[in-house]
Amino acid sequence: MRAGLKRDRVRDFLLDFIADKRPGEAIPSERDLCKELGVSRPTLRAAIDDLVRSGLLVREHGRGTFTGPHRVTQALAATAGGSFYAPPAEGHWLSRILEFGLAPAGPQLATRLRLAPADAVLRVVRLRIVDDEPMAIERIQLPGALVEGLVPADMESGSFYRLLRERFGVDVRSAVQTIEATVTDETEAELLGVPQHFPALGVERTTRDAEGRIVEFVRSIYRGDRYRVTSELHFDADSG
Amino acid sequence: MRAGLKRDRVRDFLLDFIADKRPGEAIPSERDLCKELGVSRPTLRAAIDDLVRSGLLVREHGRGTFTGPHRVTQALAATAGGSFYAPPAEGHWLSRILEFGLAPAGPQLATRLRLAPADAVLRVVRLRIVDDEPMAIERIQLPGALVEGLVPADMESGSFYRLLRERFGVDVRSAVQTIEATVTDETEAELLGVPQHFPALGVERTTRDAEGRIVEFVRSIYRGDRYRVTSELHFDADSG
DNA sequence: CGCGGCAACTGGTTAATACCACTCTATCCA
DNA sequence: TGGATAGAGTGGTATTAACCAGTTGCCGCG
Repeated sequence: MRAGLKRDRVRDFLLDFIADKRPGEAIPSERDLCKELGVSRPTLRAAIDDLVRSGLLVREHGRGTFTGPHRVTQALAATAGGSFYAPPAEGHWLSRILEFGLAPAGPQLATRLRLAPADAVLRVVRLRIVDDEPMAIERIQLPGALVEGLVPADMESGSFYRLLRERFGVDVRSAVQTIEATVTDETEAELLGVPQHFPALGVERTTRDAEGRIVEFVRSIYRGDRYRVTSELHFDADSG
Repeated sequence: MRAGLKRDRVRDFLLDFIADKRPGEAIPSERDLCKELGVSRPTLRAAIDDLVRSGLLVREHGRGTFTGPHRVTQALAATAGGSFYAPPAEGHWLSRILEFGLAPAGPQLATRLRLAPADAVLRVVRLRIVDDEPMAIERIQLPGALVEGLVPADMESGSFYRLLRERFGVDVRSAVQTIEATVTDETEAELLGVPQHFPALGVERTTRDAEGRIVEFVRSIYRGDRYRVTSELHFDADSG
């Protein structure tokens, strides 16, 4: 059965609506949208709240709701090896595929990916290598239906997101990423070529496409001595 | 004056409530809390939603709502002009000032802060404490001219940025932040109450005001078991 | 002609209520 | 004794209905 949540239906409608607009344009008033979409205002507002939280819309009390400032490209970049800025999964990285296979999602992963527990999930584990030195272990899990025909060699070089876009028509749009400190366990240490209990960054990322569908769930571990994350933060200008 | 929003009142109540709990403990059911606090369920749920988004609570359909894994998650807004997510536990942080004093910048720091080497720099080292447990060591360095009259007590609680804005007219606007994996040294371990060589996050931040002047340079170390960073990334909607 | 104030918008908050979906448990029947 | 089942409890979604609080612009009065 389709999820069929009204909130999602409304959010999708708004996403389409926004797509045609330039930054700063107004969307119809909440009450008008309610009538047009046949939903209640709380429901509509819940949908708008989501888009406001992700920065696609901006509310202004007493004036209206507007499409957000032009989206930030690459709001977060990582420095590899210490000196240069590169998007995490772009450029001259190489990968050694350690695991590649389909399996049922199971209850936990099904929840994360918003799938049914029986749906197929592609699980890829790869060792990411820069300048002949292992840098990270990446465990990717994504809906099997999304990438039918994907083979291991596809994931050995190049940008995975570009591949998703150009070959599978998946429009990667946003991600929520969590970074934490950890240390390597025995297996990880061996693969990364560092001592056991070596400092490392654990990164979890959930990625969504333009329709809000979850595209991938990734859990990675990066060598602490060769990877760091730089982000640029912007604060609101409100009067406070 | 207090905002007086019921939602905020409820959120504060829940924060206090959570403070006493160990990770994974259940909170009363939504319906019970409604009765106890005298608010409607939508209002209560709005408050809980906030805490769930910040990771302090976890909902489980059909079972209940539980305190999250015991960690403080700081969400970073990655959208320009978008909403700024304050650290969730804002009001509950305390600080023990370890060092507080003016000194000439010196050559290196002068470069970082864009000052002359002879200019005064205020250096503050503080131990940040959440729920009576040490969480981080923060070494703040900022131009002395910016905060004349600042005393140690000012930095023991509350939001430093709000203080900068309201008392010193400094309009904090953007920051560049770098996160890396590290481990505690002897001193840090003792202050944080963890073993030596314990996993930790090293964070460096350079903060600017609306005019682009550098407001502060901060180097912090956070306990890896109690802190993580969440950011929301947005990619361009452009075709191509 | 200029200015003040009153509508008529806008989003912001809260309420009361209904029903759905999931989890657990206690009970009942085979 | 064991497994199926019904019920009670939980969070999840959606509705209707008010009222509050900023913003804007029109219109009438000075």
